[in-house]
Amino acid sequence: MSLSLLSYALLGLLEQQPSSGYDLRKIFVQTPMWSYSDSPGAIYPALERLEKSGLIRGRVEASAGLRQRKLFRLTSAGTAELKKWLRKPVSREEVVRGMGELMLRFAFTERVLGGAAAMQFLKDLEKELRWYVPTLREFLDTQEEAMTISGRLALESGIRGYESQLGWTTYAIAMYAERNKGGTSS
Amino acid sequence: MSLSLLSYALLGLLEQQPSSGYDLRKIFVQTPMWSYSDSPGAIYPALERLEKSGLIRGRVEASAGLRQRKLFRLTSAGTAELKKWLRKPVSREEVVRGMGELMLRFAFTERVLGGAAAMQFLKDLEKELRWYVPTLREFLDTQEEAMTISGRLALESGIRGYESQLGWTTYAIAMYAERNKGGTSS
DNA sequence: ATCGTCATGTAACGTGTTACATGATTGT
DNA sequence: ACAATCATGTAACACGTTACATGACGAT
Repeated sequence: MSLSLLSYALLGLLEQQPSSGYDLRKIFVQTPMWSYSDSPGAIYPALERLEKSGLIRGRVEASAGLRQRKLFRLTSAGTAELKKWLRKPVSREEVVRGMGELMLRFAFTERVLGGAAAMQFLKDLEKELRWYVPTLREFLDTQEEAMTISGRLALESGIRGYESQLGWTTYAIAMYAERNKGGTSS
Repeated sequence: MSLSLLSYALLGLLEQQPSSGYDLRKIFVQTPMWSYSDSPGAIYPALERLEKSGLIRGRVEASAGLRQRKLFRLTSAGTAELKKWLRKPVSREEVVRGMGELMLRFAFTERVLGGAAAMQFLKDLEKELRWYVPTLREFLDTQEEAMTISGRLALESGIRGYESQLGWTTYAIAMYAERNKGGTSS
């Protein structure tokens, strides 16, 4: 049972609170950088598929004079599928492919799997980035002469992106560590 | 005539040198972060489409005992289409959507449109990033309390990515400025 | 003789994009 | 009465993914 990124995003959001297709669309429109399409042509069919697979269930709820909204919530199978996805180990290949899916997973991890899992995620990610960034630098150094200035610069831009991710990872680890030390609350 | 990103990537690469589908695939496999799929099922049909649109022309060339390779090169219509794409102004919306297409365009700009165009591109990009980064920071500040820790951190990661891009942009501008001052060569 | 790599394709499939359609509700 | 927004869909289409297929060439 392999789902698209959009489907996982929907599962994660529905885990946070039952929502209608319209609600979910608004989230995608309003939230910067979670740039999934806000088009109904993507979201409604995706919800339909998830319902057919038994991962979510929708029911029409006309709350307080508003027009009918179909609220979706996760089934137990849906929660299980979401957890399975979130528990996937942070792999080298995934890091190479890009940060998109990894950051989406991180955004849901703490809520669904707890703080310890989120911390583990960050540590695994940090490890992989500490391997990948030098790998990229090395590639740039050895290939430098075969590239145009623009090519070099474009690659440099990508490497800096990963370096920035690495910086963020250590920052995030510190944030988590501090929060777990200081207050046990919430 | 709107093409997919992959198609533009192929046009840009073919402008640099005539290549076979296999050559192009190798580039995607070997180059980190230009992560377009290396699958023949994407590249060969894309080349076919480009040929049907008259943007490239392929001819079989059996060079020196090797087995037959179909080498593609740009037609004048292809060059025109590539230039049209590269000349698109750097727009706010494009920056919000992500850096992917912009960096691909930058990688080809100098070669096809010349150094001045590349410099202009960078300056436009810098301007948009100087607008967008504070916008994102503001969003984070105002929404902070409504978000989970993971949500905040995920957003922070994205913002840092854009900040890193901004840093790179100024760096790249400096590189270009220096090169155009120092040596006129190549 | 056989295996790996070079090289080009094809066919089924899923899914996102774009654009259109519909009707209810709220505000003026 | 009318427009704007809420809310859900649908249909055509393009494109990439996955997996399979084919055959030539070079090496052992």
